[in-house]
Amino acid sequence: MRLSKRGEYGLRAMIDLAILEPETGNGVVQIKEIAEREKIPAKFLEQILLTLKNAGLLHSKMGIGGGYYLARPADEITLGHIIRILDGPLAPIRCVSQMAYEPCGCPDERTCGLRLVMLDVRNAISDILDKTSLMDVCKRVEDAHLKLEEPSSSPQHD
Amino acid sequence: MRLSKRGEYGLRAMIDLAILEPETGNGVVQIKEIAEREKIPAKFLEQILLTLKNAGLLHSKMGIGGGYYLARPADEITLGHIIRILDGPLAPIRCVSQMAYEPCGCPDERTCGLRLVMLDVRNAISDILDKTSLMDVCKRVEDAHLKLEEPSSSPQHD
DNA sequence: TAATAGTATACTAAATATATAGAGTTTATA
DNA sequence: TATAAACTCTATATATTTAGTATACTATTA
Repeated sequence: MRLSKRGEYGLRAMIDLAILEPETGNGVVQIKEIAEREKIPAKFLEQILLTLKNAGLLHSKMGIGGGYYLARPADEITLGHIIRILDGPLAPIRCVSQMAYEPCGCPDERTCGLRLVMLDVRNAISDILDKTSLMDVCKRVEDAHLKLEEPSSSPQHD
Repeated sequence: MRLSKRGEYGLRAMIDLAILEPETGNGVVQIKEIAEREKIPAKFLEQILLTLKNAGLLHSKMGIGGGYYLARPADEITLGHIIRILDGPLAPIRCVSQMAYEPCGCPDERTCGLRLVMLDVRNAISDILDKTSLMDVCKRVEDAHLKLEEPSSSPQHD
């Protein structure tokens, strides 16, 4: 049930881009910057961002002052979409995948116990990842920062 | 986010054992039988069942008339437990794993956006798999069979 | 004591994951 | 217009995991 490094790095980079977007003006950020900030091997990240670009989630600008930027508003890019591009289907087992269905060879799918449960799992995962956008993540990060600065919520004795 | 063949085969075999249990009297079933019924390579299944036995979920009987049987009542064995034994942690990323935590290297876990979302995913998966027992699966399979036999629920015009 | 059935390891081929390398292309700007 | 910055593209390399095979061994029972 694991996310690959490829998927993890891609998500981190996209979140990084989304968070920086309001600060940079045009939203353009270099691979090298992202790689350093997120501790990702730069050459590996190149491939990942290129894949994401070819899938239409990123645009890029070549040459001096160039870099990558989100192809769409942050609230229109979901984590589920990013993961599907980099790691394939969310479903734990192909016979419950919406985007990449394959029969699993059980005698009758309608009464296959494993399938019934895994369908629930797939839906639970999709309910989160397909409904969480980069914008949502930005908000949660911001909220988490605010919560840290406001010590009233976790009272300390002097 | 995928379940390995090892995990899938193990789950299918355990479900098979749980379903057969009431019919066989002592619940003892041979590897070969399970392998044929579930279309699993027998030698591979041997390894898997042995692992499950060493983890304490199965008992076995050697010699003629031998085989494997559940070490505990079917309602005390969860799918989450089986998967953890065969495939490792349920969590998509180590830094949100309960059983196999590892830091991911982000500057601050408390404000890491990826971690916040993946924690939700881990919990959603665990909420299903750690709360679904082999007995629950048996019931769902039975219900599904009943539903198929009762055509009233899906009316057909003659 | 022979057949049955699980035990235990070792091995291997293929796929996948995780990168690394290097030559090429585009762009800004000095 | 030359140069350096930055992305593009493809190939290659390495390590790990997956999925399975092989083989010799041990225990049980008819």
